[in-house]
Amino acid sequence: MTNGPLQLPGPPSATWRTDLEPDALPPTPELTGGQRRVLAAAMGLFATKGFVASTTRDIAAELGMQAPSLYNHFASKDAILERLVLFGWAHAHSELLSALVHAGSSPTAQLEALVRTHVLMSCEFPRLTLVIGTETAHLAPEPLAIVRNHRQATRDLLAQVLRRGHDEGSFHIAHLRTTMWTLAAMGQSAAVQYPYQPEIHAAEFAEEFVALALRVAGVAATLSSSAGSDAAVDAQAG
Amino acid sequence: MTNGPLQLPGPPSATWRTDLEPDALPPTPELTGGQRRVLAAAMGLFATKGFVASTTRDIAAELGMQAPSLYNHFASKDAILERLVLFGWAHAHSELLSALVHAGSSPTAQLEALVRTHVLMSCEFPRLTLVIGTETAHLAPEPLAIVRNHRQATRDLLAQVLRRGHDEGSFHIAHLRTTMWTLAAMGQSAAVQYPYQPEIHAAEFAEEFVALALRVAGVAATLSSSAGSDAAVDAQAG
DNA sequence: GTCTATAGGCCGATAGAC
DNA sequence: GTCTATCGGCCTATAGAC
Repeated sequence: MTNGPLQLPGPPSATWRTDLEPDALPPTPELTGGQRRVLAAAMGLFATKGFVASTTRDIAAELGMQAPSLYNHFASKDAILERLVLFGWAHAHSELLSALVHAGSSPTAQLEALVRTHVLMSCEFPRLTLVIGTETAHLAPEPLAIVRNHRQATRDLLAQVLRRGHDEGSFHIAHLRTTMWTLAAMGQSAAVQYPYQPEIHAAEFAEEFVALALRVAGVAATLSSSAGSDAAVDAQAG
Repeated sequence: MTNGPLQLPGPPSATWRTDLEPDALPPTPELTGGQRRVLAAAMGLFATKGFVASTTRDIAAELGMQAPSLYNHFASKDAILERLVLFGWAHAHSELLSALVHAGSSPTAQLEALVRTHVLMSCEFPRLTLVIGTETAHLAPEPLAIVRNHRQATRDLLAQVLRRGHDEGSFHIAHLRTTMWTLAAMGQSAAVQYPYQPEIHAAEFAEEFVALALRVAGVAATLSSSAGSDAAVDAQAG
């Protein structure tokens, strides 16, 4: 009843994986090219230094511009953050909703789809995920209210799936609160860690988290199925 | 095979629980009273507005002082953050180490002790947990290196426990990386959420996370044991 | 150990030429 | 749409009285 070997984790690598564009941004049809470039540069800075510590001169320098030129594209530094966060949330919300719609009616398939999509988004746009997760507090009251609605709506998606799976008997959830927080935290972890894990594909990553999510939700088949895959058990961590 | 009812989550409450001191700080024998008060005030501001957005005037105002008076207690604003973060990490590291030592030799008991202690710390000192988790990037290179050592040492504690439990056969871990991140993220979630959950005790909270941690680690008995407690299944979430 | 006064610098944003 | 020049304001930190 013993398992295979399990390597010890080391610290995360210090550099970005070579196949990942740091300033990648989802498609933004309604923006001008200049606005897009400003948003991408701001996203990178906001994610690494934070909104307050990133100056307009920093953002402009990233684009080979002078700071006042930014004001041809956005009315203020606050407006840049606002556009970025609102766009990011709208994108995330619509992706999750779409994943849910295409997942069929089984709560297990729906939970898998939500977690998989969340992790894949976090891997593809890690800096956007970080910004919308950590810089929201610096928004003005009006955009903040919109973000709160998105957040609540996203929570409701997950809660409905968990509730249905629990009522149906395919999930075994003792406490909805902690279960939801744990599932949500997985996506944030992916955004923080994925860029510094050079040797893994986003899709593999997503499946690892999906498997853990099923355990968290108390899906009965979970334990035996992953205990059987002891050959793939070696892993590095950071 | 269906389960009991599960309430839908609402948004978190906007105010702090009445039994929790927002500026609580673990015992600090080596600090003067003035330094302690400055650190407590700074901790609250750093946790809510962030280090960069918190001015020396803000900190002083919290204590009924003028900003220059702070410099009688600390050499600079940076020094305040440094002391706070280094102290917080030293405390967390020693608490986790102590919990591990007192947990006996069973990997399951050790994992339970680590998660329980982590969550309890996050509930008792949520703002300190937040600051050491989110403001570390603003440290100077020298203290940053110390924090990285603490972080690595703490990761190693968890990794050793998971590795032993896996080798022994009591855990079933497919991928160490994602397993560790998920476990670590639970403590952060507790720090963010606990202050706004007025109707639950930290100890209950900790046991909920401990149960989820056992599922994440693939402890065999987990599923059936929590599936049996369907009477306590209703929960609100935020 | 707290205050007032202030230095010196960087910030967001505007004006206006090209 | 980008630039240079610049304003007014707030920031960290120091000087020095009490």
